Order: sequence, then C-alpha cells, then structure tokens
Amino acid sequence: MQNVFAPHDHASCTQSALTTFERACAERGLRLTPIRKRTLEILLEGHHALGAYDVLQKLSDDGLADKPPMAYRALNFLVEHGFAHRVERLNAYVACAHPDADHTPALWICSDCHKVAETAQAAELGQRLGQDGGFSINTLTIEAEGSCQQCRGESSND
Amino acid sequence: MQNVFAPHDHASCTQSALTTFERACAERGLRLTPIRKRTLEILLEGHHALGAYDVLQKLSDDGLADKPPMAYRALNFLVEHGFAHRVERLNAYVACAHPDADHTPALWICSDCHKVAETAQAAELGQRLGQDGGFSINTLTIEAEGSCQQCRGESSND
DNA sequence: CGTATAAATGTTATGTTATAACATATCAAT
DNA sequence: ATTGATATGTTATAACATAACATTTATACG
Repeated sequence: MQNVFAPHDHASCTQSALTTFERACAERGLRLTPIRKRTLEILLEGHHALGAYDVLQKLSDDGLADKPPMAYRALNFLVEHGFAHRVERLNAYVACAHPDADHTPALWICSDCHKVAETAQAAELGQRLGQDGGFSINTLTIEAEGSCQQCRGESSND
Repeated sequence: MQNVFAPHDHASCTQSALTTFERACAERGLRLTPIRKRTLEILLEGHHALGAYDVLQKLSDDGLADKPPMAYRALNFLVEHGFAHRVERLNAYVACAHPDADHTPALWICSDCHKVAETAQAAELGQRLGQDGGFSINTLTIEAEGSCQQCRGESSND
C-alpha cells in the first residue's frame, strides 16, 4: 500500500505528482491550464478527498474560478486523465497517488483521519469476480471505509 | 452470480423476497409499516436501481408519502437491515437479491439494460486487499459498471 | 385499562452536489 | 489571418439529501 496514512515527506510527494502531471500533459497533448493545475495542487495539499464546492471555494480565493461548472470541468479533466479519482462514497475527489500507472484503484478511506489512500491491484480482481457471471467490466469502483493502522495505534492522525 | 440479468420467474422472485422480508421483520422485531413494505415492493418491481425521488413519486401515487424525508427514511431502513442496497455510483437504491445472507455485496450495473445484479463474495476479498496496509474495513463498496452477458448477446434487454 | 415512552410519520425549510445550455475567449494548425 | 477545436464564463436549474421540530402511532408495563 502506497501509505499516505504514514508520515512522509509531503512536499516531495506533491512535487513529484505535479511533475508527473506536467510531463504527462506535454506527452499526451493535454492543455495544462491554470485552473487545472491549481485544482490538482489543491487536491495535493493533503491526502484528503475534497468536494467540488470545497475546491471551488479555493479556486475562487485565488480568483481562478467562481462558478460550479468551472470546478467540475477541472475535476472531470483530472479524473478522465487519471490525475485524480472520484470517491463515490464521499461524492468527493482525491489526487491520484501514482498517476503514471494505468490502473483501477481501490480506495481506502479512514473515517478517523479522513485521509484516502490508494492501491492499484483492483483490476484483475474485478475481472475474476465478474467472470463467472459473464459480466464485462468497463469501470470498477472499490472503496473501503474503516480505520488506518496509524489511527488505530494513536488517538488521532488528522 | 444470482443472475437477475437472465430471464427468470420474476413474480416468484419478488414474492420470495417479500416473504423473507416479512419473516425477518417478525423475527427481529422490526416494524414492517406500509411505507416500508411498499418501498420494498417498488424496488422489487424490477432489478433496477431507483433514485429516492423515483421511489417517492411512486409512494406519492399510492398516497403513502409525499416528502423527501419519508422516502429516505424508508430506504435507509431497508438498507440498514439488509433488504436493499445503495448503489453509490448511481446515487440510487436496489432491492437486495438475497436478503437472508449476511453479506457485503458486489454490485454489477449493466449500462445497457440498467439492471443491477449482486454477488456476495466480496467481504473476504476486501479483507485480503486491506491486509498488507493494515487497514481495518468497516464497510466495503464494490461496484462494476459494464455490460451483462445477455446484453452483449442481444441488441437490448431492458 | 391507561399512561409513559419509544418509534415512526408528517412538515417546513434548506443544504449539498451536479449539469444543461448557450455565449465568449483562447489556442493551434494551416 | 482564418478557421476549427478546446476551454472558460455565465445563467439557471436539476437532482440528491438532511436538519429540526411537530404530531401520531405502537408497545410496554404498572
């Protein structure tokens, strides 16, 4: 597990995600606009899921966007291209923890510290699950809510 | 896979679910009120996920409930006690396909016929996934969107 | 029985999440 | 420079959900 729950060098974690983002946009001919870049930065501030309106508020504070569709467009762009994930359980969004890998993530939502971690091993698993029913999967959502190791060992970790 | 996608005797399918529901309420001291019973019947009309407001409309047609909280309460009751599931991907609700088993379901959403099927093997799997990260799961959501065998074999099945 | 208490329903109001539809501006290629 | 595609700006509203409080109904127990 790419353990975002554990203490880590968050500045370099953020920096590497942004660098990957910039390189990927260049390589894939995607437009890295100010709104999009700032939106990813906002999501990268912590490993927490943010609602679209939380993101919008921050974009608005920066004078970059002030109406719902603007935030939704940026978030949808990030999700479509794998730089962020939508957390269905929370109706919220989280920066992708390893955006260079093509993956179907499993998301781990800690109800205590509210961080959201991500693991990549979900895809084959879904295929296996669907196999006997002959179901052909387009997208697979795997989300667990519970408590992370850090929070079970401490009083709080937020 | 309890294959709700395939043709089946839906009348007996519905009847058995209602019977299980009635028995379970009696055994567990749950109040099977008209709104609750009718809400389950509505969900059982097809193997489709219905939004709370769809359910509310039908309850309203029957003169049983006409304001959002009434529908949400009935739906939440059914979900809490395992007679229905919430489909996070759709913000919608579906009758449970095997309400007698204690289970964490995986839901299979066909984008063609819009039916939602359910399998029960998800729980252990989640435990296994979370193990290496030391994550302790309270609730696990597994939802796949794709196409069922019937719809891939035919033009449409809705 | 009747009365206390818990559970469910009824109601108002509002909060939260998301998108349709259309106008304008910016970028990128020829 | 013109054109076509992409992105942003804007209005309005749709869709989903709950807080808070009043009233009614069921159940338990003296």
